[in-house]
Amino acid sequence: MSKASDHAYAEIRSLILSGNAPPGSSLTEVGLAEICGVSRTPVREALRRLETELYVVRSESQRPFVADWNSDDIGEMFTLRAMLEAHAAARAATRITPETLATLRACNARIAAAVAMADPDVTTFLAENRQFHDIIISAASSPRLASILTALVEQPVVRRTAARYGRTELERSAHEHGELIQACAARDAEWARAVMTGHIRRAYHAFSAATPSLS
Amino acid sequence: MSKASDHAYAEIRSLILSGNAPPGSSLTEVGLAEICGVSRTPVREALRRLETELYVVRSESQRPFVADWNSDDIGEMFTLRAMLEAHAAARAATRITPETLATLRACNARIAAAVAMADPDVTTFLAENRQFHDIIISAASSPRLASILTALVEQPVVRRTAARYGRTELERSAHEHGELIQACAARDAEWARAVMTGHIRRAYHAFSAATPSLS
DNA sequence: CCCCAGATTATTGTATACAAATTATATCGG
DNA sequence: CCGATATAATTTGTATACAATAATCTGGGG
Repeated sequence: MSKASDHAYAEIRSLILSGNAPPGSSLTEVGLAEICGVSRTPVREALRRLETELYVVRSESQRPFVADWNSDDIGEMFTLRAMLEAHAAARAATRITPETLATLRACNARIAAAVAMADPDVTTFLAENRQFHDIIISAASSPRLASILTALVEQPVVRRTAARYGRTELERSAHEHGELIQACAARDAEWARAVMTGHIRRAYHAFSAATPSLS
Repeated sequence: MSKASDHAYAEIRSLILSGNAPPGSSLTEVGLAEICGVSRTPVREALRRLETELYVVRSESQRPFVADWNSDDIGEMFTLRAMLEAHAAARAATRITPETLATLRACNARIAAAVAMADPDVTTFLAENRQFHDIIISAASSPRLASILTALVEQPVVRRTAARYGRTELERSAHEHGELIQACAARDAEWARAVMTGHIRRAYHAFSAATPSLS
């Protein structure tokens, strides 16, 4: 998308994720336009996009507010993500090319390296982890599934989850990725589905444990 | 949403679905604005919306075109819909209120009546069928799931499917709805999931059979 | 003190004008 | 005749002005 519109999207998104715009707070187009240094037009586009991704909700009278997610919402998000990303893994297993599989292996090697360090490099882990999952989704070659999942995978949630992972859990994550690669190499869709389901659901419980308010 | 924007959305969508704007054809903002009798601004919003719903795709240079769905896309759409709507049914089964359940029963009674006529009333069937599914989705009380599903359920596809249903199949559809109601009344999530999965997948195969190009 | 009506303000929706980028076309050289 | 390049036309992106609508404030009456 275009420059101003993209910039507004990134800016508003980070306002929300950083907590500067707390859940439930109102977002006015002119205010955001001033903050972003653009006019209302690209701000409006950004708000629509954030709305489809459920970062933003609207009142009856179409006034935008920062969405307020409760624990049910987050649990449901993980459930949907597990279901859909497992489906993506199953499709990927029978469609992935040897080249992409090699890319996947390389990616997971970087993850393993980041984890093996004396002081695990969580930043690299997160970046490579995201890429790993993106490769799987792309290998599933379903634009529809991809578009649903991008709106569903909340990087801040992933970050909060990984931040609570110890070395053991990070290693286990890398190992699960490895098993997923095996499943893909074996062209075993159901194996891939099972591994991915477990991978996401384990992340969910790690997240829940790290977030007291979810009890 | 607002009037002009909604109107543009409906108009463009119907252009696409009717075939007046064939798959792959280019959509220019000014052209659509003239057709809809509104300015470019609401047309742009409508196009973004249609883009997230994958009715419209954009070229590298952001020019919009009517999306071209192949049989894989449609099959994948049914698969996702089966998975997600079955999940909605499972959630609904344990959350539905007695009042909503009564509404559901009434809705299916109207479906059964439309089907039982000498000359089955397909229009009523479609309207009530849609409402039936909407009630289930709403009873699942997951705004996220609901928003994904509305973008996924293609009414024209449903229509084409139902148009090929004979009385027996229409009756079977109503019967499956009845079984879904039973599952909800019994608060049996897995039963509800299974019934809904079968319901959608049967529709898929009816659709495939009715659409030679899908082979 | 509360509540309602009207006026005022704030905010979103739409139209239009202009800027930037892309695509098509025409012209020139080989 | 073909190809490259410059130019013109088309199209999207952004800014701004105005219109419509919703929220808020104010004052009076009960």
